[in-house]
Amino acid sequence: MAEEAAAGARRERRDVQRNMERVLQAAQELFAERGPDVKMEEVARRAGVGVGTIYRRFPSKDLLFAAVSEAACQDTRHCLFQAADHAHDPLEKLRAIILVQYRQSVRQAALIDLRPDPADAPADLDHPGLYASLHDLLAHVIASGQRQGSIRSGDPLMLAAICLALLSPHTVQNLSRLVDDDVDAAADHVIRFLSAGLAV
Amino acid sequence: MAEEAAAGARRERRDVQRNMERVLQAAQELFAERGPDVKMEEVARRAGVGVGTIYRRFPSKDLLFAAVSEAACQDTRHCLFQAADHAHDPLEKLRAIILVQYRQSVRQAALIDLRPDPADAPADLDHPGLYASLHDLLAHVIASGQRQGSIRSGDPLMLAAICLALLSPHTVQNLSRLVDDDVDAAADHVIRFLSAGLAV
Amino acid sequence: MAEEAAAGARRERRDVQRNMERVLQAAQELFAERGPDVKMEEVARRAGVGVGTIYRRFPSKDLLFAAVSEAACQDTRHCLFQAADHAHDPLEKLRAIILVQYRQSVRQAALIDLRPDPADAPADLDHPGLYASLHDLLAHVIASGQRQGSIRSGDPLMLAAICLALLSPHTVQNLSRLVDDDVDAAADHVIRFLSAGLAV
Amino acid sequence: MAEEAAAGARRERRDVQRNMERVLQAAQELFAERGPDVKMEEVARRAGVGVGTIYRRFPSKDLLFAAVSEAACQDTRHCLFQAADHAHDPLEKLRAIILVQYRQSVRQAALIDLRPDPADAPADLDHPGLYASLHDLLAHVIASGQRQGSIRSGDPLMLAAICLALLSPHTVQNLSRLVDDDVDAAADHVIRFLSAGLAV
DNA sequence: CATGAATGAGCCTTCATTCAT
DNA sequence: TATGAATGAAGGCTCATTCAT
Repeated sequence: MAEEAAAGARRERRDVQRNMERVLQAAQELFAERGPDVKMEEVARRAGVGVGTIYRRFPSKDLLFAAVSEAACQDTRHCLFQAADHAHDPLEKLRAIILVQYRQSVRQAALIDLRPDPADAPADLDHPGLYASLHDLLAHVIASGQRQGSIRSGDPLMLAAICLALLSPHTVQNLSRLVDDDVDAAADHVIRFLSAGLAV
Repeated sequence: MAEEAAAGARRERRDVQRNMERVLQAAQELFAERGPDVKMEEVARRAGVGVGTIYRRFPSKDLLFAAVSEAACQDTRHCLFQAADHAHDPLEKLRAIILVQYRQSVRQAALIDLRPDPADAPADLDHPGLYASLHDLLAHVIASGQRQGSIRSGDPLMLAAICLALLSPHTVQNLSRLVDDDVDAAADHVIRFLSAGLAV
Repeated sequence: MAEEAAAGARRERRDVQRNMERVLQAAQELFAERGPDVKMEEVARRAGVGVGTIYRRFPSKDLLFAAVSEAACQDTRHCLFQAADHAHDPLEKLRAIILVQYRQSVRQAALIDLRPDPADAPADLDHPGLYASLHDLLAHVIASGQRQGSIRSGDPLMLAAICLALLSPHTVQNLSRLVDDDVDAAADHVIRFLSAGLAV
Repeated sequence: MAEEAAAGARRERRDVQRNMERVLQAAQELFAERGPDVKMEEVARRAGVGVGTIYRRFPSKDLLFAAVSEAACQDTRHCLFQAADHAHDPLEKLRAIILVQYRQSVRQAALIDLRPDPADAPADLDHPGLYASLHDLLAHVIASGQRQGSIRSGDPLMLAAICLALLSPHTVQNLSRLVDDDVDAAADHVIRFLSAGLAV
C-alpha cells in the first residue's frame, strides 16, 4: 500500500510536471513571439490547461513572465559559458560567444534581456541578469586577449559593452535579415568585424 | 463685421494650432520617458486640454504615438543628414552621425525607432522609417569611404547595419551608463572603436 | 463666453452630482439589503450608469462601501444627537435615542456599524465609528440621569453598552418582527423595558 | 479471510469517521474565527485531508457551514436547557442561561446563529434554529417568573426577545471588552441589569 | 475512498474611445 | 470646437467544485 501510494504520487507528480512543462513551453513560445502582452487565457489555451492551473504555480502573470525569461536567460548563459570554455584563445572565445548568442536570439528575442537594469524584474527573483553575466564574460575574454596581445588596448568594460550591442536580439534579427535570415552568416560578419576592430 | 469674424476665425485657428502643438509636446515628453503605455488622460492633462481635443486630431492612440514618433524620427533624420553634409570625408561623416544620434537618443529613447520593420506601425502612415534612412546614409558613407580607400572593404549594407547596432537608443544608454551618463564620452568610445574596425 | 462656459460647467457639474447621488443611492439600497457582496455591475445597473462611472469617484469597491456606510452612520449620528438635544431630561433623551435608532435601522441594517472595532474599515477614513459616538452619548445621558437620581447606579459605560445591544440593527429587526414590523411599537417596548426594568 | 476483510472494513470505517471528525473540528475552528469566507482548501489543510474528502460528505460549502453551525447550535442548545433545568427558580434559570450563552459565545461567535430567519440557511436542512429554541426557553422562564411574581408583567415573547438581544455573540463580545475580556464579569453585569432594571 | 491538480465561471478593475453639453 | 464624464469591452485573478489517478 505504501508502494501503491508512492507509485500514485510519482505518477501524479509526473503528470503535474508535464503540465507545467507545457505551460512553460507555451508561455515561452508566446512571450518570445509577441512579448509580455499575451493574454493568460491564450497561454492556457496553447498549453491545453485552464488558467487556474497556471496561477497555481505562478501567482501572477509577471511571475510567469519572469520565470520564463529567467529560464531562457539561464539556458543562454549556460550555453555561452560552455562555448567560451571550449575555445582556447580569446578571439576564438569571442567567436563562440557570438555564434551561440545569435542562435539563441532567433527563437527567444523577446525573452533574452540584455538590459543592464531590468526595472520590471521582480525583486524577489534575485535576478543577476544575463546582461551582467555576458558583460563580465566578454570583459574577461577581452582583458585576457589584451594581456596576451591579441586584442587591442582600451577599457575592457567599454569594449565589452560595445560587443554586447552587437549581440542584442534586436541587432541579431536586423543582421540576419540582411543575409536572408541566415543566422550563421550574420554571426560570421560580426565576428570578422570585431576581429578587425578588436584585434591588434 | 466680416473682418471681425475673419479675425475671430484666424484667432481660433491659431488657438487650435497652439493646442495641437501642446498636445504633441506633451505626448513626446511622456512617450519618450515612459513608452507607449502612457494613458491618454495623462497626455491630455500635461497638454492642458481634454482628451476629446486629442481625439479630434488623432483618431486613435496609435496614431498619436505614430505621429509623435514620426516627428521625432523626422527631426533626427534631419539632424543626421545635416551633420553628415557638413563633414567632408567619410570617417568625419561617421563621427558626426554617431555624435548626433547619441545626443538625440538621450531624450527620445522610446521614440526613435531603429527597427527595420516596425510591425506595430499603422500601415496607413506609409512610415519610411528612420532605420531605412540611417541605414542608407551609413551605407552610402561607408561605400564612399571604401572607394577612396579610407574604409576597409566588405558589404556596405552589412557594415552599415553593424554600425546601426551601435546607435540604437538601447546601446546608447548602456554605453553612457559606463561613462557616468556622459553621452559625448560614450560616442567618443564608439567612434574610436569604429575607426579601428572600419578604417583600413 | 465666460458666462457660457460657466453656465456649461455649472450644468455639467449638476449632472455629475446627480449621477453620483444615484450611484450612492443605488449602492446604499443594495448594500443595505444584501451586504457588501453585491456586484459592482449591479450597483451600476441600478444607478443607470456604467461601472466606469462608479470607479471614477470610488477607486475600489471597498471605498464605495465605506463611503456609503460612513454616510449612513453620519446621518444616523446626526439624527441621534439632534434627538437627544431636543429632549430635556435623561429618560426622555434615552427614549428619543431609541426611537431614532429604531427608525434608522429599518432601511440601513447592513450599513449601520455598531461594532466597536470595524476591522475592515479602511484606515484612511479616520472612521470614528457610530459605535463610539453612540456609546459616548448613552454613557453621558446615563451618567447625568444618575446624578439627578432618575437612573439607577452602576458603571455608565457598561450600562450604555447594554443599551447599545438593544439598538443594534439585528435586535431592532428581531423585535420589530414580534410586533408585525411596527418599529415604533418595538421601540416602545424597549423604552418601557429600560424605564421600568425587568425584575420586580 | 472474511474476517480480515471485515476487520479491514471496520478499520476503514473507523478511519472515515475520524476523518470527518477532523474535518468538522477544523471547519468549526475556522468558521468560528473568521466566518463563512474561509476557503475550503484551508479547512482541508487544517483537517489534514484533501478537499475531495470534504466534498464526499458535504456536497457544498454551504452545507458544510450549515452542518458546523447546526452542531454548534445543538451543543449550545443542549447546554442551555441543561443549565436551565438545574436551576430552581426563574431568576436563577435566567442567570444560568446567560452565563452559558456568554461562555459559548466566546469561541463560536460566527457560528451561533440567533437570527430568527437565517435567510441563507439551505432550505433542505430544516434548520429549527437556536433562536427559536432560546426564545421559547426564555419566554417560558419569564412567563413562569411572572406567574410566581418574581418577574414584572409584560408580553413574555417581547421580554424574551429583549433578553435575547443581550445574548447575541456580538453583544457578548462588546460587553466582554468593557471588562477586559472577562466573560463571566460581563455576564454578571447583564444579570444584574436584568434583575434590577435600569430605571429607579 | 482519498487526494489535490485542474477547471472555468465570475468578479474587480482599467483605459481607449465616444458623445452630450 | 473643447471638454471630460460616461461607457463597456477586456483582462488579471480567485476559489468552489470536479474528477483522474
